[in-house]
Amino acid sequence: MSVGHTGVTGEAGLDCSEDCGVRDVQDRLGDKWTVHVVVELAGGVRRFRELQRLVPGISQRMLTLTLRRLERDGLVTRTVHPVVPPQVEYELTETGRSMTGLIKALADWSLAHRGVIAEARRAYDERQGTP
Amino acid sequence: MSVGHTGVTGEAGLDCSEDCGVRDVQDRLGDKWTVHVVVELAGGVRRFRELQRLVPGISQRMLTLTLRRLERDGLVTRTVHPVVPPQVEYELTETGRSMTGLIKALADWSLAHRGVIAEARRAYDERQGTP
DNA sequence: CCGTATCCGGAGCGATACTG
DNA sequence: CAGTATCGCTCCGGATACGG
Repeated sequence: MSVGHTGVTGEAGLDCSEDCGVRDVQDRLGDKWTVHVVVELAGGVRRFRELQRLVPGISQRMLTLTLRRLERDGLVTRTVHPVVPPQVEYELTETGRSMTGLIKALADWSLAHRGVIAEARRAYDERQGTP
Repeated sequence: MSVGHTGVTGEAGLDCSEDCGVRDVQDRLGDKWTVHVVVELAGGVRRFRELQRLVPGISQRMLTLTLRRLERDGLVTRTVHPVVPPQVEYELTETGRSMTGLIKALADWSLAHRGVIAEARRAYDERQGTP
């Protein structure tokens, strides 16, 4: 592993039967904060503190981890300006911007079907729910 | 919770600031087996054992959990034929079939960018890797 | 301001054994 | 065949404290 417990690298044990690469994207899309952060970055260049305000509930630790993983995958650039107090800017790369299209598709589908899903879920829980 | 440790219900503590519903879809897309199972079900009606053969590496337990969650969200129907030996058939619902479009988008984007991502990752790891 | 180090609870998942 | 019940490990993510 890299350093301490700030595991950015990941090192999953894949078997890669033709879905290799898909897994990585699923991991980004599936985790708790990435989508929110990318959506905010889609609005333009953002600083660390700014992002923390824009994404309600995220801790410093998780914002750092989320940004590092995005940076590692080449979806975000991190620019450090050597001033005091420190100033760091984050921006989507070309690849990162293209991912917002995917996120849009995800959001659109979710909104379009959330009613059906919620209802199905309610019905299921009623059937199974402690009779 | 529902029964034993076969947690299907979930009961997450959300705050639901306009992304309500997206989270649910992220959870399905993000977990380890759902996408594989849905892809197989896209080919038509499948039985339990059949799915387990088609999705290499999945355990009985995880296949059950994955199917139950899909069923709960109204993405899959479960049909039990009262015969011996037992015969249970799974099939995508209309909503489930529409989700294959989303999965396709996910797969397409992943394949289109996996090269760039892999390279970015390699470069990042080389820079940061235990100097 | 922008992080990193540490501790810790809980979810996700795998392995295994047992039923109708 | 098609599940359910248990156990145990691993990793994610939250809380907190400290550093450049």
